[in-house]
Amino acid sequence: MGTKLTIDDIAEALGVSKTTVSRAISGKGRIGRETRGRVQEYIQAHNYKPNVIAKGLAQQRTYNIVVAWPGDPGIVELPFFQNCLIGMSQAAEDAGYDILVSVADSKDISKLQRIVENHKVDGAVLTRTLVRDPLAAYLKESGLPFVAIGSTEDPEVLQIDNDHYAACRELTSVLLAKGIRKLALIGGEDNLVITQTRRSGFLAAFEDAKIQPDRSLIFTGTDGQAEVTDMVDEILEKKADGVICMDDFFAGNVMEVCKSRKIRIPEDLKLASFYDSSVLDYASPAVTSLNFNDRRLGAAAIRMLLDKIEGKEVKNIRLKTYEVMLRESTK
Amino acid sequence: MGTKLTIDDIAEALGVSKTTVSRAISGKGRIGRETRGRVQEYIQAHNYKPNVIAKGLAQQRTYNIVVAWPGDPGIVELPFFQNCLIGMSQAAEDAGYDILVSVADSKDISKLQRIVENHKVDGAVLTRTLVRDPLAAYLKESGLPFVAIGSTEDPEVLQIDNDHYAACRELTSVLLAKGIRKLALIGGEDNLVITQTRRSGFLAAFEDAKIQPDRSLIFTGTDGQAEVTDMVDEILEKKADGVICMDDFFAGNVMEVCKSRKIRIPEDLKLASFYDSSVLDYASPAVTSLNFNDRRLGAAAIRMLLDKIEGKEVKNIRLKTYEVMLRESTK
DNA sequence: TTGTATGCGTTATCAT
DNA sequence: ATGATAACGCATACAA
Repeated sequence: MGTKLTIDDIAEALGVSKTTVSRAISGKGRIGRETRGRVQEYIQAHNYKPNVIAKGLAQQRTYNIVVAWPGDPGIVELPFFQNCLIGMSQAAEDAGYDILVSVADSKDISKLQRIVENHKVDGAVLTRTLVRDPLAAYLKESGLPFVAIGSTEDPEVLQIDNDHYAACRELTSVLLAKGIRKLALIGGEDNLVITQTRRSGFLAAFEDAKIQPDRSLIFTGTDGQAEVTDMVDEILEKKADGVICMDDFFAGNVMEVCKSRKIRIPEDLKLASFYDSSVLDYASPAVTSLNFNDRRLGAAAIRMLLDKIEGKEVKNIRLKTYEVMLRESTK
Repeated sequence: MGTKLTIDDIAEALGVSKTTVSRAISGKGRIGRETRGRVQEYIQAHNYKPNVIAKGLAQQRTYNIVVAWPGDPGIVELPFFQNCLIGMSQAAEDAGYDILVSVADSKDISKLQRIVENHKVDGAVLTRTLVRDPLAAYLKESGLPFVAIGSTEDPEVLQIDNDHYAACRELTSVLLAKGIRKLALIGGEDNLVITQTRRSGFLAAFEDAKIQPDRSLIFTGTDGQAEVTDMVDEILEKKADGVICMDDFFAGNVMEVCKSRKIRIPEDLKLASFYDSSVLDYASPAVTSLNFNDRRLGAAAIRMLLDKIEGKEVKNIRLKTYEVMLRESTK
């Protein structure tokens, strides 16, 4: 039962030294073919599992990765993080690592700090990055290897992300090509890098199409239903023919407001979202949006981090795996 | 910087033995008031943090808890798990523990097994329990302390859960009191304990009201949109005046079917869900449902587990914190 | 190829 | 009240 089998027990049972057993397991150092076989056989038969804690103590490693999770209500429910976690978990598992989560407000360093200072992890993944990220700054100073999901301005920070710039540019282009020219943009917090990236992609599409965007129709820095109501009213007043939202929550808000204002989608106003989630699964009409592969993103982030930990040279990654999902709301 | 400060360094700097330093920190064993003060002061000034790994090796502990997460697509997106995690994380943090996640299919033991056998955790939390749960069976055999969120039949397994029985009974009672008497029930997988619990609560309400339920209107063991379509047709054919769904996904499905069948909610058919999530946030009409406090549940589960780990006597918990959210769909 | 001795950072067991 | 020393389970430099 309680597999308390240690490397010493095996050594004694086989009449060899613990060093030999250790070598047979790790494969490091020269060791006799036959001896090695005996050890392998024994650990197989007795289901020996090395104590990772002890192993870690000896080589100053934990075989744990911490994932910093945003605890903000609202954001929390986006399936992105959950899907991302599945990918991360799988990738970590494949390498013999485990995932430790730290959920906290993005501006609160303390939780992550405790974990790092207690030597509980070999690296970290940030799942959401602010423009000037406190967590990133702390990790950088601490010297712990880490990667950020979502772009940061700091070139020294390892980054991985979906190519939101290209994706948003494409979605916008598609809408412009459909003849929707007075397009409004409703976005998230200004201090999120992704907000700026999306806006850039949005504007780039206008440039591609040689159309002058109406910058007074770009609303960022918002955060809440009340403001959205005002925005929609302003948008309607300015006779816009379409709205792109930075995420599904905003899209949902817009739909509610339109409903109360008797504005029909897509007849009176087209609607699209930069992120596809289940939040709008049952919304009517179905909303045109961008679809990313979050699991893949999570897995890639972990592999990248592990490479970094092993001292390999790693470069930033920008995943191209996205697709524009055209639905009823822009017909 | 690289806080490589060890207990030895402190001992040397203060001219005492490491034993003394260890005592001053842990508070265990007798130690002079003055000596203790000096040590405390020193570790404060130099920001000393004990190496939890080494500490763990010495006392056969990891200060880690593993949370088994269901990896099934679909379930994944329910905000329950994410909210639950926030509560768990907080409770663990308060006790100096960290949360390690293992995401896998509920029937796949291997992931969890690796973590347990490698001695990486002191305990486990199961976030979803099957009727005959393989994970629970494995953990039980392994001897590792664990608690299950969601009831199990096995009385030897520590359990904590919202009182779904009472909650579903109440929701059903409310609807019956509103005069909705031909109530249908559409439910989840038969091998989930919660499915059975909810059905029991549903039936209990009928008994309370001394009304005979039409058992042919109870549909469990379903899993998918196609079947739901058939069910709704059958329900309509039998002239039911209301439907209760076991979760928001089913409720969403029902709404879609009704829409295509030109059935109006709530005029032609009332609708309610046993679980309130953001999945239906933008659904119209708003759906009447039960609202639980998931964070609180997560936190309580962790505290319960830690008590168990520390050898305290712990008993099963059934949280009463729920409320019936009456909305438009049952007006 | 194999074994010995030592270290990793902490707690626990004895003495003193 | 304090200190020397031995665990904890594994890795590794150095010897043999």
